[in-house]
Amino acid sequence: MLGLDGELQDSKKINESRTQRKKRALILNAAESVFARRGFSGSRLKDIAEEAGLPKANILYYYKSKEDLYRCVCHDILENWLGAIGEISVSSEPSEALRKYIEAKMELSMQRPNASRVFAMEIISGAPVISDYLATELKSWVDKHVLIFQGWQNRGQLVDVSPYHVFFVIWAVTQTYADFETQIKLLLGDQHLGSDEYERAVKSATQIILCGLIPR
Amino acid sequence: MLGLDGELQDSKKINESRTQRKKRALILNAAESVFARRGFSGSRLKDIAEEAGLPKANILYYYKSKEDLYRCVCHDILENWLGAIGEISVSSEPSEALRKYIEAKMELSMQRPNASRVFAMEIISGAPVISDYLATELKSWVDKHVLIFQGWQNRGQLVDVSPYHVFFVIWAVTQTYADFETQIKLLLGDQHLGSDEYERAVKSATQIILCGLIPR
DNA sequence: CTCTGTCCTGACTGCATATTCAAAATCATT
DNA sequence: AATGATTTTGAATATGCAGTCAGGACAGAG
Repeated sequence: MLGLDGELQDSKKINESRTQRKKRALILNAAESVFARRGFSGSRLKDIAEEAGLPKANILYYYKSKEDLYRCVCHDILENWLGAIGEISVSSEPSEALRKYIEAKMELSMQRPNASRVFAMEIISGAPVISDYLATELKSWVDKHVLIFQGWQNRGQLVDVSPYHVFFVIWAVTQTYADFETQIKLLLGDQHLGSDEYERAVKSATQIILCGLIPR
Repeated sequence: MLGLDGELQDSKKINESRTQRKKRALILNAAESVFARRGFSGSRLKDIAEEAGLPKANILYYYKSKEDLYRCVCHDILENWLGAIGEISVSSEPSEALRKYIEAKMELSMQRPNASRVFAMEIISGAPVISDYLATELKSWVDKHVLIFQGWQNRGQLVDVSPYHVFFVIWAVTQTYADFETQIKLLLGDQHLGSDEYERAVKSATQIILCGLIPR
């Protein structure tokens, strides 16, 4: 098998590759949902195997160890997040830019809650796997946007608070709906956060944060 | 030994009881910090023992199982939280009452971050141990305060958002500084969230949330 | 000192877990 | 069909873990 995954025209190889990718994705998904509940060291390969509907040994054929699988799950999550969140530009209108950003993050939290939970567990555990990513890629992304925020603040378009904390607040609120879904459901008495309650969550969160950020 | 822990005047018994309590507290503390990193199923009794500086078997002398220990940790945390947070009354001025509440929660997060993390992990894991507490005690506390919030809203003293979400937002923000400390430190480039940065966090968070809640 | 109850702990048990392995099954190509 | 590569999987292995136990240390009472 070629190491390069370039332009193989061979349909059979492509098929193989496709089913392979499908199976890897299936396993990745199952792993995400188990890791989301138990964290890395609390998760059992057996549970992941059951979730995926495969024998345990088959999983270790596609991923060479539990740790390898976990790293792939994290990598997948981070890639997806960085890709899905649009940029914020200096020239944009702050209230609109922030509203879009908050709504996008809420959307992500709701659509892939398990990703958010794996991330949360990883951070609470001291980020043994993703601390590099946080300190390099994420940090430079944040630093860049902090400058934008300061630009807005100089023009009086954004309340005068530490820009870093603007991110911390936005992240905290948007992730809480994924991470603490259990608590929220119990308190709302609702079984499933229906789409109406979801709308209300987005509206409330956006309104509270935005009003707190945009001066009048 | 008497089962009742009433008014034993016997000094020796009292002493015994004191050292016993100290040791139980020592273990509870060690357990909290380990559970905070790994969650229940990810934690090892051996690690808790090392953290406490005791042999493993000694821990099982004071707590009859890992699960028992975990339950005690959770119980201790919930008791402490409910006790520490002052009530909010209808008659109070909303902005002052909310400011006090937010500051109290921030204080708790900063002073016992491990408690916050154990709680977070427990919820993310689906609250197997504390769901009863959430559905009864916490729910009734929240429902009571939702009424207060609605009273304020009727008088135009509070922005018109779903009162439940007011809590979700406040909790999310105040807990993020404990739970995601690792991420925050990495992004601020700071090694320790010094007391100056702590002040800034409290100020920023309070300002953003309060401005978002109190109409002008 | 002796007796009695509490406290402590190293060694042990039995089960769970990640990972390996080798044999079987499946697939692709000739 | 035959060959060779890839994929699958039950069984085996070796380590790790929670929990037990039996005996020793210690302290207070007589």
